[in-house]
Amino acid sequence: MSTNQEKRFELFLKNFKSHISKLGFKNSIQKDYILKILFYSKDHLSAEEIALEVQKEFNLDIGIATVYRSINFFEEMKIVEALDVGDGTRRFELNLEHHHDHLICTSCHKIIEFSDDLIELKQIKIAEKNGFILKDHVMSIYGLCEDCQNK
Amino acid sequence: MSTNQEKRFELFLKNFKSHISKLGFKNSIQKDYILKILFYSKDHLSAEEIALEVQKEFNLDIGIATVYRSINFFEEMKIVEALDVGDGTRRFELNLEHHHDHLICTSCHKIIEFSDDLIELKQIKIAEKNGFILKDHVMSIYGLCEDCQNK
DNA sequence: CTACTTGCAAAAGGTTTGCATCTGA
DNA sequence: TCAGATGCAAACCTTTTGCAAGTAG
Repeated sequence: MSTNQEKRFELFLKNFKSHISKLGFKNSIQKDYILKILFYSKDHLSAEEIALEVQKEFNLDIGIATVYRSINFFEEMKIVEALDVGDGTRRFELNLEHHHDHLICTSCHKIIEFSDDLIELKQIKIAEKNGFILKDHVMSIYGLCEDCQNK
Repeated sequence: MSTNQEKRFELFLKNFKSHISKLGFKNSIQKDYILKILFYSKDHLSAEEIALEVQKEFNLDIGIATVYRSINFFEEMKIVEALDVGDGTRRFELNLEHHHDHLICTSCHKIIEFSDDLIELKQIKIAEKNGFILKDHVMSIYGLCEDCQNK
């Protein structure tokens, strides 16, 4: 048996692969695995961590350049977003559904996701007011999480 | 005669220098100039740009390492904030007064500052709800500015 | 077949660090 | 005087790129 999550991922992967085929790009096992790792990971991974996870989970050695190239490709395809946690690397997440923002602990770099309709709405208004065509937005709240407050 | 802006900066600089003296650090002409450049710059500068501006405005060659060390020091002192514009460098701004956020053009990297009390308030609530001690937050809205829409 | 992809290693940024020298308090 | 600051160059790290070999369609 397969869970709902698994079904959801398989469906997404199938659609995405057919999409990039139509655009004239080629699929590869490396891209599949990277997407799978991103989908199932609870954390926001850096390029190096993605390569490590692919090795661990699928026993495939994947070049770091391939990770970066794939991630950049996914970003252009609008299915992956980069996140600046302030630790010197970019971290990535799959972006299949509705937008959310992040609460980031400056001590342990833990990330809590949240979303707030009011804030979403306000952002659209602000972009409009300034004549911008809204593409994307990032809201990150930095602070000390409960665990780190007690250290 | 000196303008209000100048008076404001001189006062801030005097207070800040006395503050860091009390903490056992030393002042230097380099730090003064970096702060002055940040204060008077309309743009958000990268480390390299700060060094260039100091050379241009004050005719002093300042090592890039000194810029980074000073900026990092200022960040710890909470008077400078870093901003991720997505061009591969960190950009910095003096943070003397009340918090504001940024509307960033993904094409020309122009930055428009804004602030919104409702959003500020919401952020505090979200941090509280998740047990975080709020330290800081970054909200950046990415889009295409009017100029770049017509290119 | 023939593009597109991968992997490797080298290159390219941006940022940090070691060390000798200098300087503010 | 002397701890902290600077400047230079080397080191570091993350990310990108050139190129030869591999592979999907």
